[in-house]
Amino acid sequence: MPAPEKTSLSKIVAAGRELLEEVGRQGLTMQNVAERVGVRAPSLYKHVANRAALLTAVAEATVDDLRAQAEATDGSLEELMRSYRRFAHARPEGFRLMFDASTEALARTTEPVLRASGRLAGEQHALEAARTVTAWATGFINMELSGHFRLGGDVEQGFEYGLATICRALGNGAGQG
Amino acid sequence: MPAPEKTSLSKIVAAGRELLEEVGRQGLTMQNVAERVGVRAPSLYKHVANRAALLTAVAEATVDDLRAQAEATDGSLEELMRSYRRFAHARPEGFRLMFDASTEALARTTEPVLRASGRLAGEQHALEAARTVTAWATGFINMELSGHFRLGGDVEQGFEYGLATICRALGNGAGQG
DNA sequence: TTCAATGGCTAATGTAGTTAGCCATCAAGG
DNA sequence: CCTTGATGGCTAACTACATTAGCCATTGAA
Repeated sequence: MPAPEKTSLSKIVAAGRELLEEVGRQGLTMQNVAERVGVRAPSLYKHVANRAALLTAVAEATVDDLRAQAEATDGSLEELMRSYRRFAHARPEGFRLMFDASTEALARTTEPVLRASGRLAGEQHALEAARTVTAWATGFINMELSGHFRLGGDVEQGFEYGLATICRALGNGAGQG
Repeated sequence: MPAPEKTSLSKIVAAGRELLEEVGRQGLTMQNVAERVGVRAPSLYKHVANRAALLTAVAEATVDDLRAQAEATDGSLEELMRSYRRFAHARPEGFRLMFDASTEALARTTEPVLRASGRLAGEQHALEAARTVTAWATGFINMELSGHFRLGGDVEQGFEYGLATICRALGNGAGQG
């Protein structure tokens, strides 16, 4: 390495993640990232192809965290979904970004859910069951984060209601009955 | 009216909606809209406060369409959700925009769902039930549109599986087991 | 026929992303 | 110890966009 680096890809991604939560996706500019890592904006391009690639890298790092957090649960569908929601509350902007900017990476998160779904709904329905809960939880959290849910009611309770409803239904040989 | 208008708010919004679907949200620039309505970009500001306001107007127009389409169904939860999905497939970009750029307006769409949910789950659970199906459908459609669901499986069938599962569960005095 | 509001236009500004091209640094080899 | 080549930083410049300032033609109404 010819000259000592003032920054690095991992520092850039870390700065991007911080900025994302602090000032939102549109505030995650190359200039802001550069300033945070102590470099001028054009220098970032020595480490990252462009802003889209940086967003993708941020999304992937976020997915990896999600995956790690999922693996720290007891593996039940309920706990996986609660963990998912906790994660989203801790990093709302990162959570949203995962769905736009990643795609491949998100697949890494599905395994624990697939396993839990198979256990609950039977292996032959594992995929459909996993999609059902995941879709519900993702939709619920997105609506929650976006400030829909303004008709009152207890959101915590709404989450538990939906979770119990769906898990119970999936455990009953759902879909046909 | 002093001079004949070359364009109007409604034409601008209509152009915005077309562009949104043709070239995506980031392609919906003031320049592109202006060109489509036969005017220069700065002239748009005589009709619309700024780009954000235009996006909001586009989102609201989309919500109104959604509402109209919902009212053309038989009012059952199943048909409402299928209609929702059909709508999203016809205008994927508009569908996504509704959740970011509108918020107030989206509330207008909830009424038919609330009614159907109350019928199915009982009035005291109408709100929670409505949130559960809506969250599921919204999450499902978003995942579908974003190209997740790459683990194979029939997506149509996945939708019907989830829909049947959830509606059945909601009809069984769900949530408590 | 005048006139004031309206809605268009050009020109200009500020911000971002991105590219071009230059230069200092330092590890490794002579 | 000196040279050298790759690396990574920098400044300057370009582009695309949103937005503002300020000008001008049109025209319904007085």
